Amino acid sequence: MAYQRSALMQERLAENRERILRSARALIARGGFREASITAVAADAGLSTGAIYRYFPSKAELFVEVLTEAVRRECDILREIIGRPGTADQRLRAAVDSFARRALEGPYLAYAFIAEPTDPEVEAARILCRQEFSDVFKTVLRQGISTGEFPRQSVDVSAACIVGAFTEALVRPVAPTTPRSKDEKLIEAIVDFCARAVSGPARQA
Amino acid sequence: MAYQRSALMQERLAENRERILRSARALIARGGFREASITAVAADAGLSTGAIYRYFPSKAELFVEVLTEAVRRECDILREIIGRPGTADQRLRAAVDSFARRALEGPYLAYAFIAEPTDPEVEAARILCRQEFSDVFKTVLRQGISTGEFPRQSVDVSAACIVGAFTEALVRPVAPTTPRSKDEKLIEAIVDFCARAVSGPARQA
Amino acid sequence: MAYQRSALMQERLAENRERILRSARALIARGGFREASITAVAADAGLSTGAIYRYFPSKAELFVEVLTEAVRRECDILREIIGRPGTADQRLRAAVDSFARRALEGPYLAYAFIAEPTDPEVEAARILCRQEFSDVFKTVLRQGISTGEFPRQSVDVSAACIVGAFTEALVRPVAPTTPRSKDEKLIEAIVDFCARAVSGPARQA
Amino acid sequence: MAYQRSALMQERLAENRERILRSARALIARGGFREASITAVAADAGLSTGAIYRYFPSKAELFVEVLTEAVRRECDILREIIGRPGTADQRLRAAVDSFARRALEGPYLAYAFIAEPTDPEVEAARILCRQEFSDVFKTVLRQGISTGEFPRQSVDVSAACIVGAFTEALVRPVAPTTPRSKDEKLIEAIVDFCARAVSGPARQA
DNA sequence: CATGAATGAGAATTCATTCAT
DNA sequence: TATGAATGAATTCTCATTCAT
Repeated sequence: MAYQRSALMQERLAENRERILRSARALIARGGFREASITAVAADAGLSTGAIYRYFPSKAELFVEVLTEAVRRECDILREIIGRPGTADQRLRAAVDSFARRALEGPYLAYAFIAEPTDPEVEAARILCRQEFSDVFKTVLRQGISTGEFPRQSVDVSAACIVGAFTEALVRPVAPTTPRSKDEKLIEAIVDFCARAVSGPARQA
Repeated sequence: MAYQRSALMQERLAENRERILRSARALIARGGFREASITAVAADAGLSTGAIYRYFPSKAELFVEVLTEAVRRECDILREIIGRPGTADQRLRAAVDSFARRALEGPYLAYAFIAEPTDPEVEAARILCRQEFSDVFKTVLRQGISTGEFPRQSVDVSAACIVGAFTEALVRPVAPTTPRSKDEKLIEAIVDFCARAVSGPARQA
Repeated sequence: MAYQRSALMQERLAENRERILRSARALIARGGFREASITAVAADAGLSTGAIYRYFPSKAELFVEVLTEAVRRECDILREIIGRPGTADQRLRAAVDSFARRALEGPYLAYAFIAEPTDPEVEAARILCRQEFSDVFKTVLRQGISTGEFPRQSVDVSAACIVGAFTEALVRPVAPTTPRSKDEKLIEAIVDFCARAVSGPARQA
Repeated sequence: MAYQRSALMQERLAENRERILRSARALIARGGFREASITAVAADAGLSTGAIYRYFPSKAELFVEVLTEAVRRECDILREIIGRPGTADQRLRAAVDSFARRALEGPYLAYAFIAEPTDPEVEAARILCRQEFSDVFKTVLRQGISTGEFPRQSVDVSAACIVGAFTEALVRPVAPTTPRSKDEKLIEAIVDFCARAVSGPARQA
């Protein structure tokens, strides 16, 4: 019986933890880190502020987890796409397309990605996240270069540029009123940009 | 004598104003908008907090000026470069090169560009700044496309991607410890990336 | 047990709220709105400044409540007195007497009534309070006039004058050192003044 | 020549002093003591803030002078009226009428009279001013009582009540939109109120 | 003498975090 | 374990007063 209670409890705890993360994510998405006060997160999650501190040692660590979790999911998907068969170009396009598509549906993962956090600790995490993103693209870039499909280039820089390019392109111009029909054009344009950027002719000598 | 006093005073005032702007810029650069409290700016500028309000009506307006001033300077230079003779590719490369070079010297214009301000008023200004940057690149893109030098592409998206690409590439990996020698390679890689992105082959049908 | 805790807590909360109101009232009474800073109110109530904001959304709203609560109490009593049987003159006298008596015991309700608040929001509330006071007296004035007990007169003006007359008479001369024995004479004089003012002979033609 | 300069100077000084007082009075009248900051007074007077302190040792003393000067003028007029020949009733009526009329034209002397100053020093002066007003009315009251025209009453209290009555009646209901035509009725009602109050039948035994 | 830039104490308000219940 | 009231440091902004020019 003690076991049963423990099991139920553990489930509840996990549930609460998940709810807090979801609420934090939603609030950050809606209004940036600025709107995601502990009070707001607690209210949204249906818990007390004190309870938050039972699951997370500080606001900063909560936000770090929100960020890393979101990025981990994203990167898992991207890695899977990049691991498929096909040319490097095809796979890069598919990855950018997939990311852009999801970003447009919940446009603010990208936002949380760009938004400056209030806390240096979170800021550090954000940089790591961007690097993780970068790494995913580096993989396919290296493959493309080694097969001769892509010209020689700095994979570090190209990967960073790809991440920057599509976050920039996605976050700002996508006003809430942008009609759905234009999304396809936008995605296509971003995908093309990135594809050209890595597979275009090498530098003219 | 009254004239001299007035002249000296005016100089002092202009100097103070400039010092405040410089301090704000430096603090924003170092630690984002978060670190640039009025108290910190005042201390850094060697003035009292009250003095700040003699020069700027509010914190928000100070930051807006920091932002717009920095961007105006940058855009002026870029516009000049893009107005020079030469192929669109040459001019785009020159522009990106010039921006990247200055960004590496005072690496944090780009940061202020990315950092999320605490204040919606400043946020609005930042978006306008990004658009102004975008607009500069749109000009050369349109020219390149109309002469057939660049393939057909969405100038809006390409311009946004270019801005995103080099801010991303510049801001993060450039740790303070990065050796100077690597800078040239970095700049070259970014320039190449952007050049390929706009002049690479059109989408394969 | 949860119930008990909740009940105790609720009691505490109500107690704190009351303490804040009491402190604000006392400070306003002693030194006007000027002395009633949030810091002072908090200190007097034995709470932190932040705690005040858990009970009242702003300084203005706290002061508005102080004012309206005090006036409501006063008006309730006055209305009750005016609703009793008797001549209009008797009831007016009783009302003025009752108000004056309480004002002398806690002499500063009247003061809060005169003091100019720093905040337009509070100022608005004060005007409403004065009107509510006025309205109470208008009732008995109208009754007296309709029964022929009082001469024809502007009830609006007479009511305002009554309020002004006794606040003025009460607030100022009542230095903290005024001996108790003189209070009775003072009250009687004020009551007489007001009674004569409304029931004296009509204007001589 | 030194004399001439000195004379011119002295004139200028007196002129400036007067201008400062006028500006302060106007600002207090318009928006209460709250709006009458030193900066505002200086701007309105066409002088620097520093200059204010050459004429008045502090904001408080400036305001005290504004108050006492205004009250002195008013009291001079009232005393003149009360010194005229006629019954006490006639002279009291004339005095109240005269004051009310001027108050309605520049409605805010009365306001400055009620408004709570930010400064205890000014507050003290205001109390004295009210007493001076009171004293004027006491004169005529004593005369009326000694001739048997007015019933026995506390002249202290009656005088205070008169001052309170008409300031209250004048300040508040006089919204800026009140039509001029109603002013006559208002003045008449106030005059009647005060006249009845002092000349009505003595307390019923 | 006049100027007005500078000061700096103090005001209201916010919010992450703690801790008694 | 959960609650949410309380804390208190930090932030932006104001304004009477001073003093170098």
